[in-house]
Amino acid sequence: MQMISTEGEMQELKGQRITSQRRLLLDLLRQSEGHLDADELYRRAKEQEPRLSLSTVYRSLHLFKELGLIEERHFIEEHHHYEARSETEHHHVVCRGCGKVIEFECPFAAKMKQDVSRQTGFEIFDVEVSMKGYCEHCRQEREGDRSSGKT
Amino acid sequence: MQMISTEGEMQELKGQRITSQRRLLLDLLRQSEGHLDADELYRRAKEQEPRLSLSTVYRSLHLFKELGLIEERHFIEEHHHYEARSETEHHHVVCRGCGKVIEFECPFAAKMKQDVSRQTGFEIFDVEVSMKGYCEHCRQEREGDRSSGKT
DNA sequence: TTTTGTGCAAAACCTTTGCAAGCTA
DNA sequence: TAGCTTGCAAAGGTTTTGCACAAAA
Repeated sequence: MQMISTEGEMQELKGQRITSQRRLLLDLLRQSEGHLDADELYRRAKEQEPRLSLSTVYRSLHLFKELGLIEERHFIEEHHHYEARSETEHHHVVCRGCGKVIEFECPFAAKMKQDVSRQTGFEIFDVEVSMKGYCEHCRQEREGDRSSGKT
Repeated sequence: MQMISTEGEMQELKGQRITSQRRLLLDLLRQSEGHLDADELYRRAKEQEPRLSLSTVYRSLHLFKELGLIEERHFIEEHHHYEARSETEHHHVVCRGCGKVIEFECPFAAKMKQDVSRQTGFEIFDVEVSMKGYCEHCRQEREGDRSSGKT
């Protein structure tokens, strides 16, 4: 096991302090090829830094997400979301600003399904495309903020 | 506001009992066009059936999911999952049997992004395609089960 | 030295479960 | 009626917070 974050890479924490805990956590996230949950990350990190606390893991995850270093693999923020299943496949764009969700049709779905099935040997029964962005309204608001000097 | 579930539609609860609570919850889920979380569903249902309990909501959601009437909008079951963001977009197939995740490239991503952006007016910064299915291994196992009489 | 980050313990959430009572078939 | 469902209250998990101490700049 090796440290892989160089100082250069940690530049990304710009402004924030680089601590041994943060470096460790980010390394583990990067080595893991994804799909760690907070607790699993905590357990792995503890092997190397036994005094580490769970709160630090959560706080670091929030920070990394804020900085765009990691992504939360979720449809919408927090909690589970449910919806009635409809016959036609439907896909979503979620606005990062206001949470608004718009559905769209995806003409490529069938083709993608076929391709992936062929490539991976999976028998696929569900395809879902989700996108994130800013809706027209929030986009304007952000542009307004930018030109008036806010972040 | 109207009841929309006819007895016919409730056939889908086959075997299970049709109670006023279940009917109400399913109606709300269907009317809502999705994206309700348990708590929001609970609040809406309570307006019409004030004695309803949260546990019933959770129990019903499990049941509906079991029966395939709704879908949980989540990448993988339970909890949040995080992964280091890499430069190249990557998409996933998840095996419903064993949880295995395989990533794949999606040549359509850019095109879809463009299309949706045009259709919705969103400024899109992330596209994600996720599929569900059974991997080769689990598929064989399931076929074995089927021919030997299991469900 | 100043400011930000950490660990710990407690609080706040969200989800599940046990049990007696109520309702469906 | 018999058995499945419900509501309530309590338990189980996960995530967040307050505070005093430690570490980074």
